[in-house]
Amino acid sequence: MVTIRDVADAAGVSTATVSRVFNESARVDAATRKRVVVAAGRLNYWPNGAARSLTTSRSHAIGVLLPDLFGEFFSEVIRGIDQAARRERYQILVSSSHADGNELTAAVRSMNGRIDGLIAMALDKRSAELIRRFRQSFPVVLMNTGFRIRGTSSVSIANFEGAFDMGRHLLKLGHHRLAIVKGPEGNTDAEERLRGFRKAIEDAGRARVSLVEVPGDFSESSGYRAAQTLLKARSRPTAVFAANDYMAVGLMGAFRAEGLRVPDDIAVAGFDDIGMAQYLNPPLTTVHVDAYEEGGRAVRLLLASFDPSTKSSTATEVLATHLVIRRSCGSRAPFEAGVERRPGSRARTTRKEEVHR
Amino acid sequence: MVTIRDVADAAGVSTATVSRVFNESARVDAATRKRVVVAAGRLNYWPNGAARSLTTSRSHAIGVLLPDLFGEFFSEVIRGIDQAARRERYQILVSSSHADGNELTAAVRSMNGRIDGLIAMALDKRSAELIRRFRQSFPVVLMNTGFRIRGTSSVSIANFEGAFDMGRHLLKLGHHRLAIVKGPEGNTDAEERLRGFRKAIEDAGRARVSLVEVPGDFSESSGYRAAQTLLKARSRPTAVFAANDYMAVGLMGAFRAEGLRVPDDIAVAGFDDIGMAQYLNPPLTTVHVDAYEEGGRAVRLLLASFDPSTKSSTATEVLATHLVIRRSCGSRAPFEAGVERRPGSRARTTRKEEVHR
DNA sequence: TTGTAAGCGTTATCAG
DNA sequence: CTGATAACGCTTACAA
Repeated sequence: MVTIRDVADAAGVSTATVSRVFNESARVDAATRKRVVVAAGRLNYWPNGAARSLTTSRSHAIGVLLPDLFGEFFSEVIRGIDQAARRERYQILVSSSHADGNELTAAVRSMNGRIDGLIAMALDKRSAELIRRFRQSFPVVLMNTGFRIRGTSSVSIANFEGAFDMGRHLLKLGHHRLAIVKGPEGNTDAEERLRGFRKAIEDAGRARVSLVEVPGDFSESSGYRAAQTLLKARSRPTAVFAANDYMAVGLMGAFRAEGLRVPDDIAVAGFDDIGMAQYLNPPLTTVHVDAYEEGGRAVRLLLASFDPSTKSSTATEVLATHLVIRRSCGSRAPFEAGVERRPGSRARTTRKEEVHR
Repeated sequence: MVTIRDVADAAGVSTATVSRVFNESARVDAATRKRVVVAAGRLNYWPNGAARSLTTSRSHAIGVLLPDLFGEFFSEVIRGIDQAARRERYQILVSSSHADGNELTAAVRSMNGRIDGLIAMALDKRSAELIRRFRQSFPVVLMNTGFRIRGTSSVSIANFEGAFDMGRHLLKLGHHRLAIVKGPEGNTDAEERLRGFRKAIEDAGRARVSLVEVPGDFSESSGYRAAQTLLKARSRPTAVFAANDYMAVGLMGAFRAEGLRVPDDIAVAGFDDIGMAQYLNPPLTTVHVDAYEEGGRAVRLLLASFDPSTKSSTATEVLATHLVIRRSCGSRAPFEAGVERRPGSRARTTRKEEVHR
């Protein structure tokens, strides 16, 4: 391994000077700098990150705690995180799938000293206490968690509003017998979507509308199974809202396999608006979520919390969602792909800032 | 920040002893250990990773260089990498989207000292020289790169064979006018799939079969556009092979929008077998690839290269692919979802091991 | 503008 | 079984 010492020797300067050249931290004579740069280039030297973070106590890396789930939504979030982080020259250390609190603790602990802050995603309430503890070691930003922590920023999605809008939409289309395929237990996005959908129905007056709730876990196959369950019931719903697009695809696959036509025989709606949604057959009516943007925001909030001048300010951002009406629910939406987006009526991106002390 | 010193003082022992307790590196008296554990617990101490890797010159982390592309395939690969790494208590430092060689170099350099090895994915040939240079700093495993580097393990997919099988399948179904939607320029997977498909057609005797090649970039929308291009041509193909499933979805969306039925009016096939493929309408005939498994293999190869006893051995693994015949090409495949998989005829997972010296 | 040297939090060697 | 102490590679006062 070639160290700063080697470069210093080769260039005939002290290690301090080499360091200054690489950090542009102080003026260095042009000629000296040149010697250093040349020597470093020849030796193929680059500063050791671990040593650097030990002295500066800054790692220029952020940790990302992902949920067990995967698929396009999370892949988009990571992309957003990665891009935003790279722009500020930060690296990202990711860790996913934590079976329980112990694994989660282990994962975060092992990041100790390697990250300047943490983005924690889609944790359930039981993890709140753990996160609160981590917070003493470094700043944290919460993403899609149901809980908030005082002094900690968070980003999330207007799940409730999006699902509410979808409920209203389906009701407006004249559906009375509705069903929802729920997401995984303990998942906040899933719970909020359920709440929002229920609310739309309650508001419509329960007597006139029925709602069947079927379990799901955000996977296509769980959507497929949910459809089978629904078809077994004596009175089949006329519209099914899946708590995410993957399950909606599973639903549509199952209905088609049973010879039902979507939307003529049964309407299907999803949530997330994954890239494929507009190309499905039929194109999927869903709730648009900007996952990429959400990832970027999480990074920006985290970086802001590193900055001493804004350190004590905390923000709670809720990203707007909006209905995207396509053909899977049978409304007369435009036929062409790629032109159907329209702003939703209620959900607005929201930012609440609090300054402590 | 609480350090090993604090714990040592609190427990009335030396830092060496605390270190021994945390590393289980040497026998420590049960009572002493207890004192240390209690003190550490009370202070909420955990070793600093940077300091640790500085002394041990091991970071217990692996770097992952991702391509600009995204979507389910890569998200699956990462999942596979993450799981395998976590099993061995390794962390992963990811970096994606490198516009050019300079960005790539910068990304890898900044990992210096923070990773024990690197998984480099889907790089084009121009990056081969860069990687060769990195190799002097730490072991590298190549994933889905066209090139090989002596002394470096690699994992890839039987793209050629998969596409060849698909070509044969379409020909066997009686198609004479074929089209392929290609993947991004410089992408090896895309190039191999093109080669394999061409080969199947050449083998069939060029005179009888025509092949139109349309550009694409692995995105749904590029598939959509490709379909529009194809439909403008005077003699429309009877079957279109998309170099990945996302583009196949775009194709199907476009054909349906134009009032064509798949597969009755035109057959569509894909590559990758993403989770959704079997639930699409119609279910997509495609080539199955185990992305998750590929990620895991890359990790295992990398970890093997850390082990001094196997250090000098190098493996080249090619993961088998196999045709998954569903309904988008009109063959009489089973109607039910989830039961259609069958092993391909040619592609076999392959492992070539070389021991140097 | 440059060099000296202390120190960042660990681990590992060597005595005891 | 335990403790001193010298690294590890770098940054950063402080001096020159």
